[in-house]
Amino acid sequence: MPTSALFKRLTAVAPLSVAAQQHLTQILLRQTLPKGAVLLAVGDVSNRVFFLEQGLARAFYKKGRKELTAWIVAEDDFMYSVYSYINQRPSHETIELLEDSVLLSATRAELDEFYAQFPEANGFRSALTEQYLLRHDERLRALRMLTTTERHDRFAQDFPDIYRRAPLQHIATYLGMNNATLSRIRARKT
Amino acid sequence: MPTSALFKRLTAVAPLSVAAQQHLTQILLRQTLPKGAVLLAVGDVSNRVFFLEQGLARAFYKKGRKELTAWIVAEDDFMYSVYSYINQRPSHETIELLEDSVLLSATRAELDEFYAQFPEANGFRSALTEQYLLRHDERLRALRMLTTTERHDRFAQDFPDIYRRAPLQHIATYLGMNNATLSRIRARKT
DNA sequence: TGCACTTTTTGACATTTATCAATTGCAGGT
DNA sequence: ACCTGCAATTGATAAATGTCAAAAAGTGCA
Repeated sequence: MPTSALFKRLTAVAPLSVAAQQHLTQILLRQTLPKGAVLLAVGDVSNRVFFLEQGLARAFYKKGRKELTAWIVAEDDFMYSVYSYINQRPSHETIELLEDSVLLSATRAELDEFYAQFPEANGFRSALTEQYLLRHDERLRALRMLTTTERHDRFAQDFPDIYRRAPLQHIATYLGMNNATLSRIRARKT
Repeated sequence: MPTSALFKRLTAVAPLSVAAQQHLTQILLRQTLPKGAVLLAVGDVSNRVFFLEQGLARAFYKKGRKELTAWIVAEDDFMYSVYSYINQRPSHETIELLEDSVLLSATRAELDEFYAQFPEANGFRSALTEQYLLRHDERLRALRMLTTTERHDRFAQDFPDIYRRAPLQHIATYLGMNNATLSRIRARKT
């Protein structure tokens, strides 16, 4: 089954009936897009949640002329603009691909209908949101109680794959530091 | 009705049937506790979500001998340890009252049963988690793209009430800065 | 009212990190 | 293999913030 990675991820969170899985399969759009493709632009209202079957993506926003990376995600994970998707308001973030990628996605309208039709999936919806909340919570704590070096080390340890594949500058702003600073931390480790 | 503030808050997020509201009313525990009372201690597994009818509370964790405030909440808002409640694992945080307070609360087990019995409430559960996610998201952005002064100004503007009532030292660590730094920012504003 | 304790303010100084700029390194396309 | 351009590294310097300590202000209680 083509969407197996997604369902594996979903059912690990909460069980989904076969009927619900079939419905989802019909909804889902699969796309293969090249590095650099923009999934969501500033000003758009986010109406899709993406699941990366393959590839790498990041979300970022601008501060003056600088790009601050808000999130980086690799295969078997979800990507969406929290603010824009939940509020259905124009996004402050851009989402773009850092590698050629294979994506599954569904619109918010489709998912709302899905949840309405399969109430048992609501437990899953909550669970998924809760997982996101946990990540945000964890990151908030790290940002305030760890030094730059500690944040670097933890990231390298927790996400070795992304650490290797994503450009240094994006990781730096993701971790809340200057890219020169991150480069120096790396140099110190040799 | 004594719990009206809570229901006002809940139904603003998503509608709740009368039966569901009645069930909730039966579940809820109301407590009046003095300033300094500890709602959750480090090592405990959080099993209660609190709603402040009146008062002020904060969650904090320790870094060495320092206390870092993770969250501050006033009346008509919820307080719980995200990590401990969702994972049902021992808390890293302490939750304490900064003022004499009136609280409503329910255990996780009670709420799980409530959601099982009233599936319509699941939409509300998701919506509430999503609101928390939004706040975390917003705060994460502020922490990385705003200067200390900007964070101070925004907090004072967005939460004037908490800004006045909570001790400076707690606000400082909440905003990710030293209390001396916050004091100087304040002094500059006169 | 006054004492004891805590919190806030303020100053001097140290440290960390950002900024800016130059150089080196690397990857893609032809 | 060789340009071309973007990314990473490195150095010099500046700016912001933390640290430590002392003084001042505030708070609660006897």
